[in-house]
Amino acid sequence: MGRGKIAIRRIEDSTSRQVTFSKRRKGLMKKAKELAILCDAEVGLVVFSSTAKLYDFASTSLKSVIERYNKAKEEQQQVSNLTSEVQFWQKEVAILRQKLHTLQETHRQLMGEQLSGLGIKDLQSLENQLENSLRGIRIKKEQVLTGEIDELRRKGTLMHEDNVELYKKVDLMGQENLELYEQAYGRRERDHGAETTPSSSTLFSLTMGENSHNPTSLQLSQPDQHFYYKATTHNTST
Amino acid sequence: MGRGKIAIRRIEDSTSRQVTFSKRRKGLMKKAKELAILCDAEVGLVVFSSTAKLYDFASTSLKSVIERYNKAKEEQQQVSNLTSEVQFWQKEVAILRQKLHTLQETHRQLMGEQLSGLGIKDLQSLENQLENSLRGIRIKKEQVLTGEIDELRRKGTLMHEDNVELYKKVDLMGQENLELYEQAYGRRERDHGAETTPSSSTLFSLTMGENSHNPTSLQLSQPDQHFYYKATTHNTST
DNA sequence: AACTATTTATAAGA
DNA sequence: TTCTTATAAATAGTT
Repeated sequence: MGRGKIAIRRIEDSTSRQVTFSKRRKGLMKKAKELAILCDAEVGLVVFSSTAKLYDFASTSLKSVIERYNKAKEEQQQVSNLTSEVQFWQKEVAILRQKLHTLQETHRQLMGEQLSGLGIKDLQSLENQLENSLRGIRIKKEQVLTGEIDELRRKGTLMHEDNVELYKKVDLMGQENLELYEQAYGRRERDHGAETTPSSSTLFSLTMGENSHNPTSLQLSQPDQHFYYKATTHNTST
Repeated sequence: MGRGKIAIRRIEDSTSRQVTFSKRRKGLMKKAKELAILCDAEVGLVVFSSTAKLYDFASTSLKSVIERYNKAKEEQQQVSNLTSEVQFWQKEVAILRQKLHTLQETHRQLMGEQLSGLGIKDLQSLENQLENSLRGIRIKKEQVLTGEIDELRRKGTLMHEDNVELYKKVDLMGQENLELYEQAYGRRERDHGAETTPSSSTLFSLTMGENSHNPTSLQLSQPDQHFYYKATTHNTST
């Protein structure tokens, strides 16, 4: 706006630049002031000349404008932080929902449902998968049973040893009682002391059966061996 | 600049105000940017709308502009502080110079110089002043002399007492010596011991003279009284 | 700094 | 908000 049009780029001529700076700076300040008044706005303007001289304008005070600016920027930062946090959790939720959906579909197919839309290849793959699973499950089952049987055998051995000990004690006490009895009543009534023989203890006999057709399972039955043990509850369910 | 001219005062119509705000804000930002580019200046612009919305522009960054502004303001403050300090000391110097000048003039007049330009009244006043001064000085002089004489008198009395004591001691010793002498050599040589009488001590006799014509001074001379004291230097000049 | 031809900004209207 | 356009205002180049 003037005698000629000028391109908006640094004015090379130093004098011309200084003159233009002075004119335009004045105009800018005027317009800033007008904006503040006309539109009831708070305006702050700071200009450093190329010679580092400071010019400023503020509708209120620059201190106030700068403080307000900083406060507003802080709030903007907070909002932006919260916004990006919200975005983060939204993404997280989307990912989890996708995973859940996929998993639910797979699960239904493994349960033999929702098989429509699957090709022969998919069905073959599913079948193989299920067979593999079954195999794995059976192996695991054998392992668990073997473990339980071993545990039972261990306990049985311990109880058998216990019972043998008890027998010995009972016999010994019988002997002692007999001697006391004989001292007290004479030799005639000796047979009465035999009532403390095994028959008076509550004993069970257990024979392990053959119920495994798994080639990896041990041969469990040992028909020539008997276990005696006290009556206790043994929970075999797992 | 538009279809009609508007007065620079708050636009009452809210819609119109918002439209104008939008247009002028845009224009202001544009001009700020142009100033920065054309004139190689650093420009910062902050605008809060009446609805507290923030708009800003900076040729570099507002952070940088604000920091530079604060730094520049600090320096301005320092300069202003130093300027007012300089002004303070300049005033102080001016006051002192004035006082010095006045005092020098008065001093010269008291010395009887530079009397041209003084009227009869001034001269009379000067004369009275000098006479008063003279009177004051004489009074002070008398006081000083009186003080010195009192001091001398006090010392003299003390020395006199000392001397009396010494006499007594000397007499006593003389007596003792005489007795010892008599014991040693017999009564014949008694007169020889009299050599330890006052005449062998170095004594001075002082008579205070009458040299004061001042009616306030005490009568110092006491012709019937003599002081004996040891020879010491006494400086009577003041 | 003042002038003025010209460009630019914008007020009002659509 | 945006576009248009008549007009006010700003200003580039000149004196």
